Amino acid sequence: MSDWREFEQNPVSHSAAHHLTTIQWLLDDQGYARVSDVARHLGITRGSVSVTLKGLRQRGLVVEDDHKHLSLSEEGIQIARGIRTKRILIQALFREVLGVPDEVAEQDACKVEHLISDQTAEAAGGFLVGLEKISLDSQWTLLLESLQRQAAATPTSFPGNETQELALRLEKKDPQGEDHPS
Amino acid sequence: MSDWREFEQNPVSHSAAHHLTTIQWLLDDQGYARVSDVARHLGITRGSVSVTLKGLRQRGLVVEDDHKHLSLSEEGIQIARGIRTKRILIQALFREVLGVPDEVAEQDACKVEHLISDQTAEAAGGFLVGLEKISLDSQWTLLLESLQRQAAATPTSFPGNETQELALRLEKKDPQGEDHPS
DNA sequence: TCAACATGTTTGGGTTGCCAAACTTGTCGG
DNA sequence: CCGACAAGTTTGGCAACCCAAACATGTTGA
Repeated sequence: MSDWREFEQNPVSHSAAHHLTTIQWLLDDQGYARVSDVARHLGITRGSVSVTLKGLRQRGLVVEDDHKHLSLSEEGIQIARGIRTKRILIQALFREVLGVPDEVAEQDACKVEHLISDQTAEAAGGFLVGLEKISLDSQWTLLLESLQRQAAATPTSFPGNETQELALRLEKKDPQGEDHPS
Repeated sequence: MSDWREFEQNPVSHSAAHHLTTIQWLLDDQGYARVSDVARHLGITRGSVSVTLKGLRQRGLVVEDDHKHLSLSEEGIQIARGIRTKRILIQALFREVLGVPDEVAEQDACKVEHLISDQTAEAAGGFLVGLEKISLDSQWTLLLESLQRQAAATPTSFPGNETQELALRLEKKDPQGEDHPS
């Protein structure tokens, strides 16, 4: 199996990801971002933010002007935008395709946004773009809705029977040739 | 919105999740599991595994017999199975629906398996079950393949143009407009 | 001018989780 | 019986992160 700790060697940690996206969001929202704003927004203390941002400043992702106002470097912007885009796409995938309630989709997307590979995120984007294009055709919409109903039929516990059986089938080593369009 | 650190308050950490699923896998594979086996499988030292498993034993998730052979308690089995099932479902979702290459799908699934909510995992299962049922309908299969082609059309970088534009549209479509990204 | 308050930083503590290295056990061939 | 080796544990270090609390600064109203 691939290194399960790839997790840790991420370019930016879960914590750092949220610091960056928060700064970006604050800039968009109120035009400036200070340590206190970030702390309030993340629900952690100013001290923690101060320390974390010192690191991100040293790594060249965050910039501070002479008035203690924070902003992102070019690289910081890239990273923040990437993470933000991933969150939006994953959330939309869970919501639009799987039919998961928006709050749940958002929570899950938020937890995994910085872990998903570019490739998978891009695929999600492509899929959603394609879905958008054909969603004018009500026939496909009906099919998708049918699938979503199936997906949303919540059993009392996870994993439900059908889901567990499916997982078992999937687990068995290459049972039947599945379609790999790539 | 929900605490972004929900991450941390997971019933089982990323590390613990892998210890549990590794023990389960070793039991299935070779009939027994010892500290050394787990360490080898995870690529970490025996010392680390020893310490971690002491905690999991105290939490009642792992049991050790009189011959230093490890197994899972009822609760441990539940947790391990849940995580394993989630990994399989997420991997299948990425591979079968989004058309992501299997290795990438596996890596991503591995990184997020313990973070995804039961509800989303169940929805993924339901969706895949439904997909299996109607995949005999060649029309739908063609459509799915079309969507996968769209999804797999990898641009040189993430996010690609169309993907970025979609993300922007999705972001603005937010009905509340006051969505805090924290 | 200055007390009060908000903001930012520093410091000492705590947790998780990894490693290296020393130490303890248990088993096995000679 | 014993040396050797594998397996397991313990211990001290390190790196992220978090908090609380003390401290430093800066702005502001009376």
